[in-house]
Amino acid sequence: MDSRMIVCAFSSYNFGIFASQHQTMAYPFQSIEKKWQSFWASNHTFSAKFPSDKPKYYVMDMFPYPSGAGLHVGHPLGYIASDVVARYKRHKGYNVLHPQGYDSFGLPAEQYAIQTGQHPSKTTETNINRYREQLDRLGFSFDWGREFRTSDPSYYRWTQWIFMQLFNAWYDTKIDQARPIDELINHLVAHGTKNLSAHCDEDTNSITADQWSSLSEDEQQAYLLHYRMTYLAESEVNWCPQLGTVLANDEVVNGVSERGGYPVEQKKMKQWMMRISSYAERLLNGLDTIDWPEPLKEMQRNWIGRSVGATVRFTVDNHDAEIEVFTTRPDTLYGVTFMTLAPEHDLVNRICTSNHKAEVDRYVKQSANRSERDRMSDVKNITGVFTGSYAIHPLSGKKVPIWIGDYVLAGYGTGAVMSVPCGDQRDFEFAKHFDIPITNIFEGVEITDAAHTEKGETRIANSDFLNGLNVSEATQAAIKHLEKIGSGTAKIQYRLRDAVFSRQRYWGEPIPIYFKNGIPHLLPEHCLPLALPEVEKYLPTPTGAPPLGNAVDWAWDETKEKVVPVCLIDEKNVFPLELNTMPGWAGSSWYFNRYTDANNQNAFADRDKLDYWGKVDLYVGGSEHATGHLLYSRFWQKVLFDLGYVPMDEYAQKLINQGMILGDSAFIYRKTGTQTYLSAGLIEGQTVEPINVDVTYVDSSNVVAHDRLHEWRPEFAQATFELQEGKLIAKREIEKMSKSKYNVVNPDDICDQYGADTLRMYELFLGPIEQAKPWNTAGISGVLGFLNKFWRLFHNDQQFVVSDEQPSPAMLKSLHTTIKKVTNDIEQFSLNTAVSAFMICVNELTSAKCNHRGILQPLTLLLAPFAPHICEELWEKLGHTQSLFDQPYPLADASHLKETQITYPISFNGKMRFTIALDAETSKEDIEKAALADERTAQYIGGKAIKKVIVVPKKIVNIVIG
RNA sequence: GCUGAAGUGGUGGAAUUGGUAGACACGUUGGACUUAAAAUCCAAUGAACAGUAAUGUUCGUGCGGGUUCAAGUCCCGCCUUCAGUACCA
Repeated sequence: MDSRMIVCAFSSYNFGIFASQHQTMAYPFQSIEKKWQSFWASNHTFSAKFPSDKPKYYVMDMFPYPSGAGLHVGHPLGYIASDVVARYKRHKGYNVLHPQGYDSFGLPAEQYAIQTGQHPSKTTETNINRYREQLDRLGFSFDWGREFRTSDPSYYRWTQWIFMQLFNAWYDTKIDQARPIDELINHLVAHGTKNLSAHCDEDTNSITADQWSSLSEDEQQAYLLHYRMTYLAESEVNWCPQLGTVLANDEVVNGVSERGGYPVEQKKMKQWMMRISSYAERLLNGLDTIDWPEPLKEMQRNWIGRSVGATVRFTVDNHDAEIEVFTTRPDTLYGVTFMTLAPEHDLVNRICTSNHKAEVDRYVKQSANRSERDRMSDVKNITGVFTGSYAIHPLSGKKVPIWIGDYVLAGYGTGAVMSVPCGDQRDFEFAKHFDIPITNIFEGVEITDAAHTEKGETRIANSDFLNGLNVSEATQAAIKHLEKIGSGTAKIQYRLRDAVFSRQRYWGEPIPIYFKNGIPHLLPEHCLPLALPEVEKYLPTPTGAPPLGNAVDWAWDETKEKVVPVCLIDEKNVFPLELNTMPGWAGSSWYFNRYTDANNQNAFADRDKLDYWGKVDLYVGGSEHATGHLLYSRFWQKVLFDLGYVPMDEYAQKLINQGMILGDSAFIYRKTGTQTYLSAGLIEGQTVEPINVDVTYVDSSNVVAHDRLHEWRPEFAQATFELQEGKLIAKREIEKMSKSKYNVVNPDDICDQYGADTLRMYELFLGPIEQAKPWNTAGISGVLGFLNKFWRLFHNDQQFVVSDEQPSPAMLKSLHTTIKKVTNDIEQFSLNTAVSAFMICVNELTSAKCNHRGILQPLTLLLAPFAPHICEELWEKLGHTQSLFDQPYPLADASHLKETQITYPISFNGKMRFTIALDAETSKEDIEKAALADERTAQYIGGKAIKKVIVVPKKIVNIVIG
């Protein structure tokens, strides 16, 4: 059979045959890429040096979680961008640290273990190997000598070590620093809590030095938990029954779990917590010192949620109780006509009167049963109930009723508000709904329909000593007065809550804690790592304990200092170990420090190396970590800084968020209940359901290779297709790239067909790095064409030929324009326009038939960060014996860029002015002369005198004629 | 609702930050080469109108105003899309 016929028959479908046709014409990227990848690997070309006299540059990617699905073309975008920068900085003479590792603890490996019984470490190992293969094909300049995995004991022993440092630290609010716990103990021994300025739990009792000394050892330890940076506390947590674990606030999205989308409920549990709230102010202020994207900073600011106001205490009439509230509007104190408590508030039971008890109980129960979701979707519905009790207004002494309403959140502020219906819309609606009186305290403002919430120039009325003051004056005056009479104080409130640190999971870092008499104790430091034990089953135990409860060997012998079987727990000096593990964000909260000294056995990193490498100069990763990893890691860094372990309290000077590369899903339509599939244009008037088709079976004009679909899914062999003009046309839709949508494009396939250099440049060429953009394989031919042209500049037929003649000024201009543009673009991370600049240059050189060494050699260097393989190959062919990776980058020579003459007249505005392009050094006389010399201009001026020459920035002049 | 980002050809996107709008690429059309296809090269390609033609004119950066010799870019008022957040007192 004639092979040509096969090509014709399948050419519109079969990309494989397309590809082989490309290859016959393309430069031999397959062999070149293999050659240089193994050259770089065996020469350790990219290992970062220490010590070094060179200036350092630290460029890092957010390390990947190695999932089972492998990489798709969307994943490497950020790595490509950072790799261009890393290689560029090497050419610029920097000692570059460009590491990579794996965030390898996580849920998917554990879920897989639950289903199959395979140990998560095995799954993880397989996935990592696959990731590494895929990454290696793209020619990254990673220093793999510094690779680590967060699930490796040699790494997580230091995660555990940091946990210990946090456990042994407290926050001194006077000097705004975390300090060793011993300092706190010394203070307690000497003075009790007197003059102690510490960030601690709200309900911590004050004690005297004598009281402290009289406490037992256990009681002292229990007391210290109120101060430690990581502490054990009974708290409301987001419990996800389906996942069988608690979730951090940022892991809950719209009331369901981020991973899996399962419902989340509130539950009280004893959990390890991180006292991140003590760093709220510093996390906020630190944002002003780092060059991160403004939207991301804004997200963190909102998440921290600083609000300035005051706490005010109201005594409850006829009860020995006080209600403390937080308000941002102390100026509206005289507008308070009722109080509202969250249904979960501690005082609810105590203060509700007997005749209201039944109603209150019912309401509290009803609110408790409503899920977060219901509450959110039901914002409009106003509900509440009166307690029967009254609070005494601290200024007016009047009695105001105390209500319960679920619009007040237990988790924010004090869980109670002073309600000012005239000044707050929710209070207003609540008051209207329940017919509670509304007092107007604003001068000349109408409040019949809505509360008056603007502050502006409003003056306060009806408010005793605040009358006539504006909002900010009244706020100051009110706080001053409250402080004088002891009923309140100025206060800054944050939305940021302490972070839950326990997970009821197997595949995470064990927490290095054992319990003696129910009191948590740290393992001795030299006993780390506390290795993850083997278990039979990865599910919780029958009694509901976390999976580590299944371990046979999971008890601590305090004297022998080692892990022993659980069955020995009743023996002397043997105690239970903590069963919870750390959350996913633990390992990633300090990893940037580890890269500086990844193989250190004796410390998490050597201080000299931390000092030398300093801050990450460029950190590239997705913005989805804004309120998770990127906040937690800043927090840990600040703690480590306070305790003197790291040299700076912000770890990344510049952050770039790369946008997602989206998939282009394809759908055909199945007639409901049949095996008949319709082309997208035929669905009118039919009952159909859209069916995803794997995009590898769809070509760029949306034609589906329906006769090959059965290769993908055997059931299509039985299907019938209704075609349009003989073709099955798919409907396209841009969505997130995902396995389940069958729109995944595998970088391996692209490397096979087009080569890694082409893939690298094409991903950058797609658009601005920060922007989300759809993948479209069709466009990639332009980049391959560019690299082929570039290759051909050096070749005559298959023969390598370059000329040593002097290049022409036009060629030099083309080269130096490109050098200038590309260098600028890299510095500004505008990598898509840099790629365009290369294309323009090569087009110009091609039409000029340029093969001069003086042009091509610097151009090869210039292109090397983008397309390293082809450039190394050409560099070698140019006669160099050294790799080009650390050759000095070419510099733009301005002398080649000079414009020598006025170019052309551009446009008339119709009457008196026209505009011409000119050079920076052109004089006014030159302009006049040029204007008159130009035929068209002279014709227009028609002998009239030039009245005025207006030189507007750089390039353009306006000439006014009279 | 609030906060943030963005709206430019058939498509992805450029535009030195107020100065020739649509670079570069895809796609499309035509041509060269070829028995043919692929590949490669060359040309055209925002819209409308006029002209055999070279060319010219008008309109064009979501909509409506404004500032300016000059606006995609700045100001005011809208509309739309995306993202984050949500009863935060």
